[in-house]
Amino acid sequence: MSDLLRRLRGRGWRMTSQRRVVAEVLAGDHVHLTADEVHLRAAARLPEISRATVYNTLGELVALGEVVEVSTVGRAKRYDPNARNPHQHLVCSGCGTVRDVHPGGDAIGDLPEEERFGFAVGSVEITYRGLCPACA
Amino acid sequence: MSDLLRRLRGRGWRMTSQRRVVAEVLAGDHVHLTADEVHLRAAARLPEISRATVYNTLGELVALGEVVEVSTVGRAKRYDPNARNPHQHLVCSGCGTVRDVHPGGDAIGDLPEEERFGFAVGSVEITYRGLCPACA
DNA sequence: ATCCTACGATGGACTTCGTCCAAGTCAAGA
DNA sequence: TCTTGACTTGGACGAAGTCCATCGTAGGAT
Ligand SMILES: [Mn+2]
Ligand SMILES: [Mn+2]
Ligand SMILES: [Zn+2]
Ligand SMILES: [Zn+2]
Repeated sequence: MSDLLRRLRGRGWRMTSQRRVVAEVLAGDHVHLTADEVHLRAAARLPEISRATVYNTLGELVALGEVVEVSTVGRAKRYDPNARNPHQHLVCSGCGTVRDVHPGGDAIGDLPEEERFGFAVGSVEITYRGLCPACA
Repeated sequence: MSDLLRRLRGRGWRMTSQRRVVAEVLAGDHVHLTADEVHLRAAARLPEISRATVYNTLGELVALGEVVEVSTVGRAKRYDPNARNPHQHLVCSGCGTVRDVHPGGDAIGDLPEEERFGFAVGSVEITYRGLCPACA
């Protein structure tokens, strides 16, 4: 979305074809790509783009809060551009499919004071696991 | 704990010095070691133990449900022997310290039916992030 | 429109984490 | 004690990610 490009320009970003293509690849919600998948799709539009640039750009987008890194068990990190809409993930233990979900409740509030050990708790990441209809 | 060793023997495990040492390293709760940390500590007691054996043994313990893999954002997996006591984790964004926590509430129940997309949801992993007192 | 330069891109070396395999070793049942 | 298949080993291999010297260019200055 050019919304993103506008914000980035406002932040003093030099607008290069590489950064534009990476931003385009990440357009849309419900996108949870690995760095290599981003590189593959970006290279379809801009064949010379390097892996290093994709990693650099993704890291910058994460630092700016425009993209969220989703943690995994052993597999490659996934990059989620749906950062303005707080949400959690439902992952299929079989095929690895990821879906965005919005649980009710107040996860942070559910952590009792005496279980915080003096930490300043700022965020919570929740991963639901199970088998999708296709894998069941 | 030899409790663990007894259960493993009951499961038909051949009891080797390597497996015994890995089990000893994992004794206790509130342990969240990487595979390399397990190898380091195991090698202090049994210098010839190989990395491959540590990985094999950890994988077997996970398959048996005696140890839980804790997901990370990009860093090495952590192995948690506190598998019989369901709990969640509080992680310091600064130094990476991990603490066991027991949030109230019912995280799985908080996921509305219409957000399950037909999945058979079996488990939920919650990671609280923030700065520990030392890092703040 | 052209110039300048600091910021960004590149690709290849390197690191970390983890898997795989052929060969050797040994736990434990006969 | 013997036998054997399960287990261990070290090194090669692979996947994911970082680093860096060098080159290219976006965009402000003239
Ligand atoms: Mn998402
Ligand atoms: Mn734990
Ligand atoms: Zn599935
Ligand atoms: Zn800390």
